[in-house]
Amino acid sequence: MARLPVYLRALTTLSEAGTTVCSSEELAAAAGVNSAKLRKDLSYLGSYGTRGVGYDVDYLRYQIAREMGATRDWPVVIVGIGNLGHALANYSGFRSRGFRVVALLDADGQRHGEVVAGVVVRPFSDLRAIVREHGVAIGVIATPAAAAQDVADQMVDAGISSILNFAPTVLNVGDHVAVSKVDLSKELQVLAYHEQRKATQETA
Amino acid sequence: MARLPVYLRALTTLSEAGTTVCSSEELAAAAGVNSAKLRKDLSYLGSYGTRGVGYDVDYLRYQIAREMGATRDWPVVIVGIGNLGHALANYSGFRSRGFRVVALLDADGQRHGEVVAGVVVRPFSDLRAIVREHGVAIGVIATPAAAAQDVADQMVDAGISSILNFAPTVLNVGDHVAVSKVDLSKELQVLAYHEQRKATQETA
DNA sequence: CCGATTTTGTTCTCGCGTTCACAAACTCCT
DNA sequence: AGGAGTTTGTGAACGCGAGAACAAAATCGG
Repeated sequence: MARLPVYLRALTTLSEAGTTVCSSEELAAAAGVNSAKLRKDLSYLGSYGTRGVGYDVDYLRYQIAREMGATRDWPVVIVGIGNLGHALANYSGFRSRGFRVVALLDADGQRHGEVVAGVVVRPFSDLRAIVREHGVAIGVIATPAAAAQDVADQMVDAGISSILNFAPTVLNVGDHVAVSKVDLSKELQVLAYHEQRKATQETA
Repeated sequence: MARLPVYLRALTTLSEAGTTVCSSEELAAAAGVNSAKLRKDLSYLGSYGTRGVGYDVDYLRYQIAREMGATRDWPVVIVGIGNLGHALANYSGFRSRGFRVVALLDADGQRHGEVVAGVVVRPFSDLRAIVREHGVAIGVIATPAAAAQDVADQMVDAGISSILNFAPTVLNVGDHVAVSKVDLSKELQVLAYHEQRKATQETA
């Protein structure tokens, strides 16, 4: 489920606040969802709660982390070291959640050798070797839209099976490859749309 | 609809490729959605297609842009000029889609005066004046999670009615404020979850 | 001018996810 | 020990969005 990371974060916050036990109601409020939905989601993982009491925060946290694969370390490759690639390489939220950036790749030869976030930028052609060496399963695309499809193809070819795409393009890949897309400007456009609707409704 | 930006992007691509007319089938393929869904979405805006022919690319593009408010200029404020804030301020996709970064704000006094993407970083306390001066309706939060709620409160107080939140926190705001959330590591975690499931299923 | 063909706009059905509501289970107090 | 009060886990109903299917409208060829 796509909500597990949210629950995990909420549990971490609660744990840091010193809470040892919480009800589905509390956790749901912290995660911003309905309590029934939360309970149903958790029941898919197993019965980790106690009726009349609630959930043990740390225990549940560990169970969710285990289910999500957050207990192990995921090597990640980032392709495209522009502004966004820089920010992603430096983003502390990756490391703290079990993701380790093992390589930064860029097609631009001028960037090669540059050190970003303690990792040296290497040629894109090194992809295959790096994937094999570190057993990389997850790739991040932070290139311009024009290059994204080619990068994706080569990632798949090199053995990567999950891609996080920041380029504003629809990627065509095989069914066995999972693609997740984040479009920074799309979100802003949706907000602008709502503002626009608000404005036109007021004048009507 | 949240898919309008995708359609708009696909139409722009088609237009740049010299296409003047396209069928719902083609456009749906370019946008990565079902053609029936596309037609239904477009019919909400009005009847801009011609049966037996298709859609006029530029005409439809203009209509969608107008509906979305992309024909006008949206002033935007970014709060939190860390790695992510830097990248967002420099992100060309904002400017090209009608968003203009009118101010960069940060609570850290050491950053004040620094120029990022041609805009000077100012104290967070300038928020209200800037919002009033430029008529800002949209704010972007790129601060650490701990500061996000406070920033959001002050944004709402200053008159901002749409917030794009990059901090990994659930924001509590009034109903009249639209909040959109982008969680960079959440997407990676979902991918890792799928990888994890794949791995555990293979061993079973 | 009329039928064949193409493609939109729309209706209908289906399936999934969300929410409600309640029984089972556990704790606490007397 | 037993009842009152909580809280989980889950069965059932509801609602919404997605996709299939079809009717309406426009073009094209004879």
